[in-house]
Amino acid sequence: MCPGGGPLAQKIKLSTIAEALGVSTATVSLALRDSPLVADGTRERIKDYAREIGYIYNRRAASLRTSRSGIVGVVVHNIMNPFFAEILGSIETELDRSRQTFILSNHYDQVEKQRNFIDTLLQLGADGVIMSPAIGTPPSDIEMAERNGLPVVLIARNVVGADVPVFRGDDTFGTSLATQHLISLGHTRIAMIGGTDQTSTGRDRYQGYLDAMAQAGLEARPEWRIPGPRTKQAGFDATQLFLTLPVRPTAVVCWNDLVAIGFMNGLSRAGLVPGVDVSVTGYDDLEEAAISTPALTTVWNGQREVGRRAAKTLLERLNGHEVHGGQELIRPELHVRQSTRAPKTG
Amino acid sequence: MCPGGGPLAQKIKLSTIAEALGVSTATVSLALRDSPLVADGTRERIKDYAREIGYIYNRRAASLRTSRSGIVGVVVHNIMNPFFAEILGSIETELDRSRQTFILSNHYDQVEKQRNFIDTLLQLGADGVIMSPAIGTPPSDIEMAERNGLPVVLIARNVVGADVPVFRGDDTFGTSLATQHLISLGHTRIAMIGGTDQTSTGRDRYQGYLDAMAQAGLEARPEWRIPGPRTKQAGFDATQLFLTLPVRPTAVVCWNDLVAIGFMNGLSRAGLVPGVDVSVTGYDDLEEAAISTPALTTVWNGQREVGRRAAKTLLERLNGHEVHGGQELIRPELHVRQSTRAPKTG
DNA sequence: ATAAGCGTTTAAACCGTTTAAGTGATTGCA
DNA sequence: TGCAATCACTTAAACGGTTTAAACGCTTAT
Repeated sequence: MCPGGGPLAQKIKLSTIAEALGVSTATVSLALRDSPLVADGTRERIKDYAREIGYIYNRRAASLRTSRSGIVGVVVHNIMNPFFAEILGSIETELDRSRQTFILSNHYDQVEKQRNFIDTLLQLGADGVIMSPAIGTPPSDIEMAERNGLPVVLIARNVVGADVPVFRGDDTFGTSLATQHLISLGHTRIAMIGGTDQTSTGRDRYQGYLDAMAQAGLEARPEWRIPGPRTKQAGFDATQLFLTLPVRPTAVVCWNDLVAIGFMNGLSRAGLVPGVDVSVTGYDDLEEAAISTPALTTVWNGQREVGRRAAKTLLERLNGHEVHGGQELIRPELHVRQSTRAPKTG
Repeated sequence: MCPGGGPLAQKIKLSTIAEALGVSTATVSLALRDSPLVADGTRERIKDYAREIGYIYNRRAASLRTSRSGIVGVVVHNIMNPFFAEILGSIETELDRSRQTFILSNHYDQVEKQRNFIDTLLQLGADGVIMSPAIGTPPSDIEMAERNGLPVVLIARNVVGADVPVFRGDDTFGTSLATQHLISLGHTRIAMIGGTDQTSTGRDRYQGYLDAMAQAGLEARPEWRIPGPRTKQAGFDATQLFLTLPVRPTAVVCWNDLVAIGFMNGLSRAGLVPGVDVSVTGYDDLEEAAISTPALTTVWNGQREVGRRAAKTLLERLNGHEVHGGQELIRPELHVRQSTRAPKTG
């Protein structure tokens, strides 16, 4: 095998075509981009020949002059999280439509890694970035990107003090929906599992739970709040702590579907029947929620909508449209399934 | 808010630094890259000043000259599949180490979409591509990339006739391991669920199952092969068909962990107990396998190893090393958990 | 006869970096 | 002293496109 992609006989460029056809490179450049400045016959001739010899457009060279690279960066906490995977799917669809390529990176909630990625984007001359900011992102990081000509749109989390568009679900409302649902079934002792108070999302979701409890005149004991990562493993692990609570809740509001599914697995492992012995709600309504056992009652978070809107807004900015900063909240909906029932009497 | 990233006062480039410090751009360029050709004092002065005014290296301009873009493409079937997500994780780690950025794309098994992506990579002057080829990829697509100076390394699937390195698990061996395990527990009626015969992986996994059955002198009835997509939903759906089989198998070899988990959910929904009424094996050993209920017996596929080796090999090619084509098989291992037991007697 | 207009094409500047070749000045060595 | 070697830097030509003012050949209006 040849090493490092041994190049072909001769790199084909605009001048290759120009010389072969006896025109200037300017004409070829204009023709390939369908400029009305070149005659129809000439354009045809040029395009046909370019296709025939397999000409490949060199975007680096072009972007050096035009300062539009056709690249958009996307940074999220972790793509392995299906929540982000679904957002990514809709971002991809939207960007494809405008022939933008996207570069992906995980920051694993490390501000430093996120900073490196933004730096890479600046070096590559990316046209913009969609990011779910890492915990602790200072507004200055975002201002720095903007100041260097890299428009930013945030998803999922807000950064206080950064004047850019933000798209996220209405988390407070969402968890209050789930909590109210459990209360209406007759539960009075309700726990909240997973998540942290270090993000706006974390605080908002906890607040929604507290609001609903308070509104119903129920006590929300501090020990019923079991914080933790947002993974199946974490939900699974939380079962241990949950089962040792002195006054055991009959229902649990989980941070997201992953935690909920992990937690239900943990309950099963301990010999309890999720949905019967303990009611459980999730958050996000991943595809998986509908086929878990029992099928998970959860809050639909509009993640595809978040991705779509974020991408659309970024594209508008790229096309020079004025866009206003500030949060846009997507209204969540409760999807009731089998994991929530009235508490066992006695 | 300002539109499309209104640029700052004046773009900072090498010449900005050069003029301010009274040296040539060449000196600045060399100094920033730690060339021994510039005096220590000068280098310090240049680097300090560059940092001070916030100079951003323009990779497009540099790569135009050097024809190394620092970009590597990665195409997979679908990143939402945790199997690929894990491979991606290890690829990311390896590429980061060499300061390469990667661009990601899903091809959803559409050859056309894959072709578009390769075209984009060529236009961007990517240094190479790691791909899990879409079903039906002709070898000419890969040759075309190579001919245009884009080295290719394949993962997960082979393309017959393409002389490039391939890293994948030994699928035939892997499914035969799972099947033999079930046989050794005493099962004689064993089904295989999920996957298709249109990929090399599909044929290999089925073959491993057939081999093990034949070797044990057991019959593998055609109706015990239930092909389908490789998702939880598909595994869940397959339960229907499985339960209507005239002679019902007591054990099932599933295409992958997702199918297995979906299938187990389907069994539970039908009132059967997975691992007791029907033994189930998965494939891939995703993180999730260990915490599912029951914990899933599965075949570890070395996906992190596949990603690591593929990235390493590509990097070697980029550094001009000769690399030989052909498949490299990672040897799978059986991880026995609770989803497999001896068949119920009677 | 001159000017203006029109559709098409082109020469040349430009984008920001890298690098081969070149320039003085200093030092080393016989 | 002469010659080469070394040092520290500069010059200028790439790299492969895009852009814009100018040129071109021709028709039509004044």
